[in-house]
Amino acid sequence: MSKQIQRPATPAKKPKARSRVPSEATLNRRKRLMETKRSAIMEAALDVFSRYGLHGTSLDQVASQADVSKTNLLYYFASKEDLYINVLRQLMDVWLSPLKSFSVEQDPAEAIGDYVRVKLELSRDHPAESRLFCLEVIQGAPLLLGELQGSLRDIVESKVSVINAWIEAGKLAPVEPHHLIFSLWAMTQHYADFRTQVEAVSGRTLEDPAFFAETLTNLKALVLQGVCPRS
Amino acid sequence: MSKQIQRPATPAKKPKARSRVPSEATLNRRKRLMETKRSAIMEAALDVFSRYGLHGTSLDQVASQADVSKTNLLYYFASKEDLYINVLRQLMDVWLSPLKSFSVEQDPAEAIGDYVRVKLELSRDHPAESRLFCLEVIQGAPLLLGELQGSLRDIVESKVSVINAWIEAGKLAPVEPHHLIFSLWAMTQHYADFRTQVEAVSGRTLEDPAFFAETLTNLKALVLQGVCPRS
DNA sequence: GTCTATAATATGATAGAC
DNA sequence: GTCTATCATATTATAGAC
Repeated sequence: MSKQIQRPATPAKKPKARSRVPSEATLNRRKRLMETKRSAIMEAALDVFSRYGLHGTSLDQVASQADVSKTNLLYYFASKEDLYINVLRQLMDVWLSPLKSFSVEQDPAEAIGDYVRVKLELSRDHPAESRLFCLEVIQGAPLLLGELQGSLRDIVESKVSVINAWIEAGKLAPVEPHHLIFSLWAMTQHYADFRTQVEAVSGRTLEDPAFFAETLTNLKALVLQGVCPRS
Repeated sequence: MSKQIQRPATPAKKPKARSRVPSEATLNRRKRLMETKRSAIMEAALDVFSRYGLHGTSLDQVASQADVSKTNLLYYFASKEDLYINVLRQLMDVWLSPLKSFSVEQDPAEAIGDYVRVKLELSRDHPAESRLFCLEVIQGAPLLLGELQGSLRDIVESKVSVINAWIEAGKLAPVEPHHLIFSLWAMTQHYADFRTQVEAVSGRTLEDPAFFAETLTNLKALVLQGVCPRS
């Protein structure tokens, strides 16, 4: 019954050792390849999730866009939700950082102008992140609510103080800081989330450098000067 | 084989007539009831679709929220997509109207201020419409693209002319009208679509009359005056 | 017009060979 | 690690009684 007896009694020492005990270099290479694949899957997932949402997206869609099989995808991520959560978590890093930069020492007009530029660049270069964040918040942010009420709120409050300090110093018109921040977010993210509408109406997108420049100039002018002519 | 011969030869004239031939009043009542039910289903559908999207929503969800059975729902609407399309179509009527109002004769500051107010009222009173429109556009507006490129674009172009006329008359600072319109949309719709975030960060919503008033004042000030102090 | 099955399908997830 | 079945389930939609 057993076929072990057929095997030569002398154990092969040298030739087989390589395949049984991979070198450290091989292990590292494998690890790198796995990381690359994980990233590819997450990138594809971000793109599809950001259009159709968690439920509107099938694993087959993500898998085919990432050029892996569905089963293989499920080797890298325990479940669809697990994949979604990983994508969201990575997204938040990109999302929370730009606001951190502005501080009391800066010139308010310059700080706000820079912020508009950075956020508009995000809309141009990371539209999927913008859309996915939007989708998640529209649903009531089931997975991000904690972070919105925690980290985000904290950052916003600290910037509210900065803006209030500017106002008290007479460097800024008395606008309630929360609304200013909401408006900056809204105006800039609009060009990513409503890209289809912007393109349908104006025929242009942020990928067109001239349109990007024009948009940036106009948003800055709007926020800083408003539409009423200065005397 | 035929049972007709079993029937009494004398046809019942008066007593049975009522149940066989419903009066016109009865028919109207039925029609009204059906219309009411259709509306209830569409209202429920709008609410659920606007959170979870077409694919994220199940007919069971809609049916239970509308207090009808799923089978009954499918008596009123041929399919889930049919229901979705009906909801979208009705939505667009609400959505396209406010922009139509402003014209060259008006004072620009007043016209723009009024528009902000009306749009903010929409965000407060019809948040589901705002969310569903957002979801649809994020996906690339598969069902609305025609309308965006057609009716919407036409209306926008006519308003672009109005704004340009104001600028030429020196009544408005030289802002590119498309960007002004996009910004007005973005700033006002933000309070509906990102309500969760607004509430998480500020602890308030448009349903609070004080917050609504504060928001309106600040958005108007922002668009009309900007944040740089006037000398 | 409303109900109770039930068909038909899509899709998330697992088992087990290699 | 990656593949080929395959299971399990959710959900759209229909058939047919009442």
